[in-house]
Amino acid sequence: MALDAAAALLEEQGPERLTTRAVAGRIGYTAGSLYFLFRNRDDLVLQTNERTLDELRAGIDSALADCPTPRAALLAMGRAYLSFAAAHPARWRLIFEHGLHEPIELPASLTNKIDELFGLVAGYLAALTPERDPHAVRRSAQSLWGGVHGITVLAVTGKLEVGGSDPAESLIQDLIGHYLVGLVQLT
Amino acid sequence: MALDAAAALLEEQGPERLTTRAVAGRIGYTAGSLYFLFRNRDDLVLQTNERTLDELRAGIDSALADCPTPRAALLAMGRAYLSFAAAHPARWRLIFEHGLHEPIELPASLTNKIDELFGLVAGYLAALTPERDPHAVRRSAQSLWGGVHGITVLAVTGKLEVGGSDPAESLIQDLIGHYLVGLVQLT
DNA sequence: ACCTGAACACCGTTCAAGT
DNA sequence: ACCTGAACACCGTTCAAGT
Repeated sequence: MALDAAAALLEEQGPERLTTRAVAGRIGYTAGSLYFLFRNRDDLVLQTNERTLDELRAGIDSALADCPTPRAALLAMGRAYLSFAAAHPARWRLIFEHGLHEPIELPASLTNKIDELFGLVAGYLAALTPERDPHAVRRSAQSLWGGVHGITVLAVTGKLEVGGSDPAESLIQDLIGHYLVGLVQLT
Repeated sequence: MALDAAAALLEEQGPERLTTRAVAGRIGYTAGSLYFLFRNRDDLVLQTNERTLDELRAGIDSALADCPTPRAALLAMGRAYLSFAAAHPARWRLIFEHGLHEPIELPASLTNKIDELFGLVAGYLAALTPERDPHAVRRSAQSLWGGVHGITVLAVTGKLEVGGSDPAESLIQDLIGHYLVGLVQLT
């Protein structure tokens, strides 16, 4: 399958080598015939990203098994998020770095997967503060997980090691920990 | 100046059009002669990013003027960070999306500027919890600002509007607010 | 129905040759 | 000393032509 070749190229050579010609070559086809499988390179990237999100989701789900408390689940989810990104940096970054200029309309299948991740977070937050209104919980899920995402971005792009810092994992635990304390304190 | 041309191209056409040929053309030179000014395209990007960081820093500094409390300063800093990113998305993203595969050694002048931003945050955090040890304060600065960064990333890349969310600004205020409550609560 | 291969308009980078 | 312009090895994308 072409998407396997794309994933392999990404991990081996990085995103700038994810070319239609290279993908075609790896599966024994010529460049032009890739346009029977994908509308264009953007479409190839988008479909690759959907696959990556599926794998990320699977990693998170398995980390979530047997978490005794919502707090433990959120911390485990943070760990799983970071460790997936660290294990597959090129594929993970491609999800967020695609479509730099043109505001490409993302396909619903992809935005749904992102939405489900926020929904997971919201579920655990709701369990922690049962009487909060769902809109506020959703807002918390977005700010907290946006935060986890940011630490992961800086870690994966090497912007954190500046001046010898703690490992990203402990930063994520710190962020989640303090946020949750603040959250229950204020409700 | 070539860097002005690069910034203009970024804002007008986006990062994939930031080519050595386009920059050279815009300042009336031929492609080859750009290699007297920059070692290669990476160097052009790096120098562009340094400029962008200077502007970001200036925006933050001016937002920081006349903030009565450390808490107000951190909230103002979050607003300034987001509003710079929203105003100059292509230039801002280029800082964090450059160097996808090869772990290019970032020049010290650039990492210093990033470090100074974290230092600013650490300063306000230290003012809030004066007896904490500096290492813990630094860790907090990294996790909190990593968090602010993440919400900004998701907002600028359109990954937040999924399902009609609050504006990114209120998410950042929410994150900083809850984090600070948790922080003073635990110290 | 599916694939090739040539073509077109682009890239980054180098380097002899000009002034 | 500074710049050009051609060259090389690449891109994405299209499309006639083949099987």
